[in-house]
Amino acid sequence: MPELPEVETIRRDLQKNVLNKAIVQVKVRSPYATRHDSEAGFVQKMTGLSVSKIDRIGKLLLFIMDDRETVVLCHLRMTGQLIYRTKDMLVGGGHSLSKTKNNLPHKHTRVMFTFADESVLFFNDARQFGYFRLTKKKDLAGVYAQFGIEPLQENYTLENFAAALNGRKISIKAALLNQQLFAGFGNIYADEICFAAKVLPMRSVSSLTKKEISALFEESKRIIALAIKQRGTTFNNYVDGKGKRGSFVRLLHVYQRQGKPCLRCNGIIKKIRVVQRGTHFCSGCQG
DNA sequence: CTTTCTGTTAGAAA
DNA sequence: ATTTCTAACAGAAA
Repeated sequence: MPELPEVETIRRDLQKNVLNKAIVQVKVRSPYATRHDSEAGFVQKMTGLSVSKIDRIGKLLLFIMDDRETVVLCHLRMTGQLIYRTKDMLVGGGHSLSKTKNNLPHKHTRVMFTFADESVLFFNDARQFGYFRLTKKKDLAGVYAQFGIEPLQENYTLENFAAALNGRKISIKAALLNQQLFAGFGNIYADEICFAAKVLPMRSVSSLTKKEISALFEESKRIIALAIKQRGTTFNNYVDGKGKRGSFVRLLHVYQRQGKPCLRCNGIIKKIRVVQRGTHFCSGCQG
């Protein structure tokens, strides 16, 4: 579900709310959520610490803890959510909304972190692909090294963008989705970037002209920045750190618009399968 | 009812 | 070495 703009929105929300608050209780309701570590080890390590900083690379969140060594990685995969609730927003907290369907925890709440002020960070995940994983500060360089360049960082230049594509025999869609080449694009933004750049997603990267590569680079920056401004795209599941939906869905041009008229040329948006993923495009104005 | 689809990606297979 | 396919899971849609 969440791609770079959604994960970045969550990061900013949480960074405003959870920093420097001692974790007084950790509840792992679905041990699969911490599958890389033992449940007891995870709970023991986290209890008593607080978050000093929240970082992000691609779609991966990194919670830098206030001790000498601990970092907690969190990947939301398809349906993961991180929602922060202050005490007064919790059931029984007396808040007027506490009886709505937004009540937490619920069936899909996998992990809960309770802070000293009785606020709680909930990790919800229907499909359970997402996870928390303990790692160490000294291993962070290795974590970052697994990811390619990403928009909004200073090394995201046309030169580096072109270099990442150079010599590959894959489609531009496959390249955009490859996190080792580019960090943070997922299925929605890959399709939207190709549309904006007027490039068909199934085109081999070796066939792209310099002009097309430049357009893909520029549109990727523009769209990711705009999507962050809109606080992400919500189709089904995604919500920000406060449980609110993102509004970029209103600005989508191709994703999930199959059968509808193209907003640029009035052709019909098509949907096919490219690298095993549903892929949307307009054959009228994408070449 | 069954089948297919879904915003991800690690790891196996080719 | 690279690229493609499958599996992990749950629920909504067809």
